[in-house]
Amino acid sequence: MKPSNYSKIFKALSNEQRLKIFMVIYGHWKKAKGEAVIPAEDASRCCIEKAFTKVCGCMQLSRSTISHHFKELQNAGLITCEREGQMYRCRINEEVVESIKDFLK
Amino acid sequence: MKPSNYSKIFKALSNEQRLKIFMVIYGHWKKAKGEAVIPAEDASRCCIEKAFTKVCGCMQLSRSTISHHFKELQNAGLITCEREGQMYRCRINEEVVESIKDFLK
DNA sequence: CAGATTGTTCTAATATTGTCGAACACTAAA
DNA sequence: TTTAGTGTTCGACAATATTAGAACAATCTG
Repeated sequence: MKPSNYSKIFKALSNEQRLKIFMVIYGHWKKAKGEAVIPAEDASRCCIEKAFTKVCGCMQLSRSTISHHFKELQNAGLITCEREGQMYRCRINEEVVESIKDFLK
Repeated sequence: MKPSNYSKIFKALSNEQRLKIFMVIYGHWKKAKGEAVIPAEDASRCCIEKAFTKVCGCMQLSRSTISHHFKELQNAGLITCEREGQMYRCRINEEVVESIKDFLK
């Protein structure tokens, strides 16, 4: 991965609030992956409800701000979100996560 | 390591120019470490000349800007620099590098 | 359908960042 | 001691980022 791509990812994670949001999603994803009965390669399908007020209820940020941060995480390719009824579902982009792990290797 | 510390590190690496500078230093450090005859625990002493015009000569940035970026990298704890005659020497902070590698583990 | 929930988009205010040039300080060398 | 080379600091400015509120759209529930 090129430096410019890494700086884009790091920029998304450089804001403390946004990093917290990402870690919440990542935590759910990792947990779901660990519990998954489905084959490993399908684990990337594991997802969580976006549900701002639940996922990020502890953060003192307005809905519009949280929405903005979600979008930034998507733009950086860290997560993808899709509408599902009243909620959204977020998935971790496993490829990007692997890239982060490879940084400095 | 706390999220706030990670966001601080990522902020330092979120600028493409700064990331390039860091990677130059990191590249030298890794190479020097690989070649080191000294015990592994002393490898962190490996360092390179700061010498902006040499290390970062390819970057179209003013000296003051590069100086600023070096300081940001230091503030984030990624590197340390000490004066040595006319030059400065930079060292990679191995502990922080390990923290980065541990991120998402 | 009406109201409540949830997320988006737009706008605007404020804060932070990236960059340069000029003036400065230190060191090495002539 | 003068001069050249290197890095720092300061002031300024433009560009970005962070955040909130208001208006809106979609969806669920009674």
